[in-house]
Amino acid sequence: MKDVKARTVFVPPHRERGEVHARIAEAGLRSTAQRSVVYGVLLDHAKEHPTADEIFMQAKIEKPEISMATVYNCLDALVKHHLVKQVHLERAATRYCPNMEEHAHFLCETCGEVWDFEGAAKPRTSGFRVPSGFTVTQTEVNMRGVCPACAEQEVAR
Amino acid sequence: MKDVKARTVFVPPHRERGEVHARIAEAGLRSTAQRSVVYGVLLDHAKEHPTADEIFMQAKIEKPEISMATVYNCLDALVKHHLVKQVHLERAATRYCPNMEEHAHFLCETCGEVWDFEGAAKPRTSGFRVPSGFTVTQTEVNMRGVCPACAEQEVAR
DNA sequence: ATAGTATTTAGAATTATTCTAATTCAGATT
DNA sequence: AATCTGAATTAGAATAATTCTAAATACTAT
Repeated sequence: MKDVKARTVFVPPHRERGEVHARIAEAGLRSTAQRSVVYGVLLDHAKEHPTADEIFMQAKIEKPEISMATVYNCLDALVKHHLVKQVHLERAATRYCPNMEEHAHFLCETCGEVWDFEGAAKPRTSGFRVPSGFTVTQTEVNMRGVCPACAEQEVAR
Repeated sequence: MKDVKARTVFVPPHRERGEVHARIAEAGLRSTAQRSVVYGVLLDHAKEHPTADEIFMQAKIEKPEISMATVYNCLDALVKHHLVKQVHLERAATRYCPNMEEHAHFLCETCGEVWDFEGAAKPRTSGFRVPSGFTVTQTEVNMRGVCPACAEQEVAR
């Protein structure tokens, strides 16, 4: 897999911060400047499924004093209050996803980029035998393969 | 989640090493003593989905000179030759799974133990919209919830 | 047996994350 | 508005899992 860091380019943020603040408060969280910045950055870059480090770099543009520890603290708080999900497709930095609709994740094994595929597995446990006594509260579907851009480069070669 | 390390108890290995050796060779890998021990330990403890460290501790009983780096090297080789899969349900040590049949993983959020649920998602992408141009080579299903043992303890309280 | 390559090894290095202790802040209460 | 109190933030140290490095060893084919 190519080095992904160099490719990831963030576009400038544009979301209204008032809206972000409101969402945080609605989730039952004390709304601090740092939490708003972190959640705002994540909402603006949802497609990129950024890592804590990528969020930190972007957050510093809006709030230069913010620290890495705070980014982790904020993300933890957002996860606990169901505004954000962690994504673990490989042993690599945790990625964060503010899309709380049911969806699958797709990892391109060539470029390492992660995509959201809309939809829902219904019934959630379809095709799998859940032994009696187990309670399933969440089902996550992860796919791997090649994205269109990488498939095209492969053909060109 | 409770501390899982203290709970994990390995039972003594029993698998025939000749069989293990053969499987490694069939996969197109040079069969070394270390690879046999690592793969043997993993097959004997498949249910526990052990981490590299847990495999290392067990492997040392059979082969005291083995090093951690070798355990990682062996596991990498086994993964590359499709004898073993990595499991990443959380940001924590990678777990290894020698069950190459299609199956789902279940993580008990109370005790942290991982279980295999047999079955297959058919068709693999069922319920999800795979945009055109994407090639899906692998689909992985992870569930979370409470295992029977933890559910019982919960009721008792 | 020997050469040439792959594997193993110990330990250092790296990376992502968590911890610690001191400071600052937000929201409630005077 | 000033004060209080627990929660949040901060810098930097500590930790955990993994990867890297360079030297030693083991296999395999000649």
